[in-house]
Amino acid sequence: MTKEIKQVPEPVLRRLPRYLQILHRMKEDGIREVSSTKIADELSLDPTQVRKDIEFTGIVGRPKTGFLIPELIQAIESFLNWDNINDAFLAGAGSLGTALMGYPNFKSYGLNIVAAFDNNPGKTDGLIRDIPVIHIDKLTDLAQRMHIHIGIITVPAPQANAVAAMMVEGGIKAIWNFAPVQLRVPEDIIVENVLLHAGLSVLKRKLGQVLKDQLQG
Amino acid sequence: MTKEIKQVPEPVLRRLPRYLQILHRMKEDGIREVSSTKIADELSLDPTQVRKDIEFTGIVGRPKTGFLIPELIQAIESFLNWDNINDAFLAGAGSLGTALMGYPNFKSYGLNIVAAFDNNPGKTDGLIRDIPVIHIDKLTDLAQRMHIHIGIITVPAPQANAVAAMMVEGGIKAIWNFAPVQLRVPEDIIVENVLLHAGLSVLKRKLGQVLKDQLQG
DNA sequence: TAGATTGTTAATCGATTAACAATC
DNA sequence: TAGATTGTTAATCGATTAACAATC
Repeated sequence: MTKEIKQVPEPVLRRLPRYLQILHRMKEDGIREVSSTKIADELSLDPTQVRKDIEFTGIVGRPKTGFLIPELIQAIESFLNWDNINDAFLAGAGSLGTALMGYPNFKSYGLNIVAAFDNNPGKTDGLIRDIPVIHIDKLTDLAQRMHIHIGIITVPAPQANAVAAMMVEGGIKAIWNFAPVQLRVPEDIIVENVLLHAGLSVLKRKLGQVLKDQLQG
Repeated sequence: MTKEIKQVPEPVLRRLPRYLQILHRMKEDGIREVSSTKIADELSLDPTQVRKDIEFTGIVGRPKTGFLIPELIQAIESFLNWDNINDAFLAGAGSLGTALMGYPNFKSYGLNIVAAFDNNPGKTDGLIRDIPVIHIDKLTDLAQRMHIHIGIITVPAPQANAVAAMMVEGGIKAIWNFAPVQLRVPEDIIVENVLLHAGLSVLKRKLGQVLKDQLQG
């Protein structure tokens, strides 16, 4: 059993990319240094929280001045493993899959979609956004031979688990799942779910409350 | 200042749709009753947590048997405001916007995209997925006149804040933001961010750890 | 009845926020 | 130096988990 020295809380991992977003903008504006106070202001967060998050990356700042922006960007991107490019397979060349294939920023996040898979013969053996689309039956074999570690699932919900099983059999270690389904995979497989309906629920519930309050004055 | 009787924690709002997912499947399978233990098992959650979450919806179960599935579904959907359909505007008729316009499930979540907006004249004045695409300049005026409350932002990051401003001016109260940008909007506007790079960061970081551990044995 | 489950209160856990000495 | 910020420890807050009487 591998003992993690210091588990990084997920909220930290989710905030760090937001820091990067504004750090890159500042860098483009020619700013050289930034304090955690400034970052916190921009994102409406607590300065102590920002400092603690940054601490996880191992970088040290300087009292009074703060952090050198290029150094900080480098530290966060390395910590998030963005400077290490991973090849990925995408299953489900529908409209969402196509949108992801065309998303230009993934490259800078270290994600490289090398092939897409679909069960529709009308789609396979062509290119979408310069990425080859292959029949889903070949996913497992190709994943094994190409040593792919990341799988992206954008198939309809009923097929998601079957696709996940193919990915696992092909040696894929981490699945980015866009289907609104609980995937049943071995414990050691990393699953990151994009639950659009969860976010929408939060939004609709809050909106419903606000509109109700307005009616009541 | 409106005092909320009982603020619902966001984690609760994010778990409830997952319950719905398996409840619908069970209902289709002809199952009539379910216990919180069963739901917890299916989703690898704590039974007490499930019971507490369900309690928020106001429904009462019966000892030994649990909850009647149709009643439970109804209670959760009503609590999440899904049975109340909201019209929405979508800004940015690119590939992601197109994917969302074609997403069939939104209707059952109570979201109805009535129009899309874009600044590309080649896209406007046509239909995408049966939804009219209109020039972005008309968004504010139309939102006002149609009393739209929800805006969906799928434009590129640099334009997101300008679009958000138009939406707010048009009276939109809640924004579902897919652009990786911190929106600057008035405090009373509800913003729900879909941060794809955050999820990807968690995935890549965990994968990096696992692969490193493997090398070290 | 016996037994599983609910509803609810108490204990635990972890993340956020506050406080403050050290530092450039 | 004076003052803002870092790094870090302590206090708070809220969510998760445990415990258990009530109930069908």
